[in-house]
Amino acid sequence: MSVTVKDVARVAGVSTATVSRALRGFPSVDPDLRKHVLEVAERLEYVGSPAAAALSTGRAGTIGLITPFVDRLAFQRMLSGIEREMRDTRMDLLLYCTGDPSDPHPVPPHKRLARRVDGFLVLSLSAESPDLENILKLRMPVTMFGSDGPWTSSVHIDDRGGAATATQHLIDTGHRRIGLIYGREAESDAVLEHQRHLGFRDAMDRAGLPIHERLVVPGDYSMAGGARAMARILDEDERPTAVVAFSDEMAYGAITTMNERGIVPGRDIAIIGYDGHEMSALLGLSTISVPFEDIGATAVRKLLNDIEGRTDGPRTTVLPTELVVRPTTSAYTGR
Amino acid sequence: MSVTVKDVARVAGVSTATVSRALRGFPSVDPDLRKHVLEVAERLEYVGSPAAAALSTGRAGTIGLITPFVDRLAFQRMLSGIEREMRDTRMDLLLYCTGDPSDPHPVPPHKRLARRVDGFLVLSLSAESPDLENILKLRMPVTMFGSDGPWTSSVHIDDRGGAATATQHLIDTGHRRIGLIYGREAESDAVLEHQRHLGFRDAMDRAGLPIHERLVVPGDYSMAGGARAMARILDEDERPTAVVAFSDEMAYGAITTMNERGIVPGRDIAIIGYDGHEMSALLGLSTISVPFEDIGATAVRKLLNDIEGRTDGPRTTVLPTELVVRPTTSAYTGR
DNA sequence: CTGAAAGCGCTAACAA
DNA sequence: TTGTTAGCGCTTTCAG
Repeated sequence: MSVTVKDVARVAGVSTATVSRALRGFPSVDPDLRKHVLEVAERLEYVGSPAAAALSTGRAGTIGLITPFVDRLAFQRMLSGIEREMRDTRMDLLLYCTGDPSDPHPVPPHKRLARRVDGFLVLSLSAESPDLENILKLRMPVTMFGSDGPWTSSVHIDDRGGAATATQHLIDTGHRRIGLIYGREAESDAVLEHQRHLGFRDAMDRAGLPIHERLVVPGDYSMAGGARAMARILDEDERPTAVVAFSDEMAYGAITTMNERGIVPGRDIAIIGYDGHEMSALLGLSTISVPFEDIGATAVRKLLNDIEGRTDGPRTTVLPTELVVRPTTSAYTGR
Repeated sequence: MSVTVKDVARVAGVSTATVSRALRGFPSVDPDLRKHVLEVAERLEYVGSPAAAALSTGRAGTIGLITPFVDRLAFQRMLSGIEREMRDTRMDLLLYCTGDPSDPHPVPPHKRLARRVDGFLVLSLSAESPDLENILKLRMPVTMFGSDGPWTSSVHIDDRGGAATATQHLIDTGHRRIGLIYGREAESDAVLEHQRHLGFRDAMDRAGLPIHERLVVPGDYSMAGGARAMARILDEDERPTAVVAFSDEMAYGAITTMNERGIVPGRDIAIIGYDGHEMSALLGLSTISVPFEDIGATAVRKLLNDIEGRTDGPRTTVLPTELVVRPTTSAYTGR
């Protein structure tokens, strides 16, 4: 069927071993011979079989990206960074979406990808997801974001600090009755959700402010969820004067609801998001900016290091977040 | 090192052939034996090697997704549909981003993925990208969106019609001086960009309206580009009363600029986008909604059919777009 | 219904 | 520096 090393070897008048070496640029090949082999390969339109190479070397030449969601801006941005970082690599990216914990994939990731990749990039997988556990059992290189493992490397942001900063900012602006739109119920301390809750609490406690349970509602990390959450908050007898949302997307939804009800964000009720997506600038949404692109790129670098057996650099990197103040939390300057 | 079919065979007391057959659920295996083999495999935590299977069968069990960009909402939505559709499949998804034509990948997709995948999903690749040509040369199953090949299957939308509808809508609303924010210079007729241009022209011509070249500016398909484009348009002596943007993202940017300059979208200048992203509802942006999720899902189905050699269904599917009217193109109902 | 054996295409010792 | 040879782990005829 297709052209193999054998064909190239035959035509070039050398052994398959030499072809293999020449193609991979081994220094131990005579430059002229190498050039010749390359030419023949080119002329024959030879394309190597990664499967055969993988079988032979035991290395797949692929890394597996595992994440529960694919339809969120944060993912998109991380993917962007991952992609950019992998460009100059010979590695390919295999995408595996676990989906909602409640609606798991028919074939779990460790079964699917174990022998197919050289390492895993695990994004935002809940700490007690059985998938995570199974992946760790594989004892392959793993780099995580949003969770941690006993021997894996990981990328983090200071989620607790970020949430505290956001909340503190509202407090500094004079707000005392502050609502919260979080994502989902956190199942464990390790999860980012929980850290943000702690941060919120940190700031509120520090200021001696009470947390009104009825003003703390889930928004499912989606725009639609955020819209619903804000609706619930606005239906309360005593509305908050400010709201923290644990993601920009939920804040967008919340703003929709506010718009619909004629409530002006920043003037009537302040709102701050979390993530720092590009879109937030357009909406004038204050937010905690998170360097997702860097997170992706950093994670790839770490994973590649681990795969190559290099152990330079720390196992854990914490990337900074930044408070970005925009009209939704500053005096309304409307026209 | 790891557990192989041999180990399973030995422990189960059968041949490797039987293990292989049992594991893949061949009907020609005694049910009891099969169960036994499965148990042993489970107990040994056996995980097959896709590389070996691929080498042996000649099928990679993977499809390659090729696209020039990864950081656009349209991609995200298509990926979402692709992901969903692949869930119940035994296929894995390999992501390959070609990047900007001007900044191509060091190793072109056909070299990288050729033998690694069973087929290609090609999204929005420019029709005369050399990559496209090279992929076609591979003579593997290919499904495309946004371009077409002599023997590939493809998914389309009526881009020309959509652009015409958008423009016509503005005309119907009484606008006569209409600006345009397009993406980039189109290099060929096949490309979507060109089709949208044609649609715009169709509607303008039909209405006997002139196209003012100075009001036709590129926005690079990005929010930032859209913002710049709108700035250029607003700097013209004679401003348009309405603007068509060839993507929602560019429209978002345009709206930012309008906001900054105190121009109210829909009241002072009408604007309509193209793509129908979720966010547009929030901004009240009129748009031509494009079913990107369906496009992704449909493309996967077609590709899988082609790979399996099934040839049911048409080679080409055209998915519908829909005009969605929102405040940015209707009388301003401000509060 | 099950087993034996021959590869799939490539790489990696080991020799030369 | 180059060639020979023996696999990598699985599937798949072909016998039995």
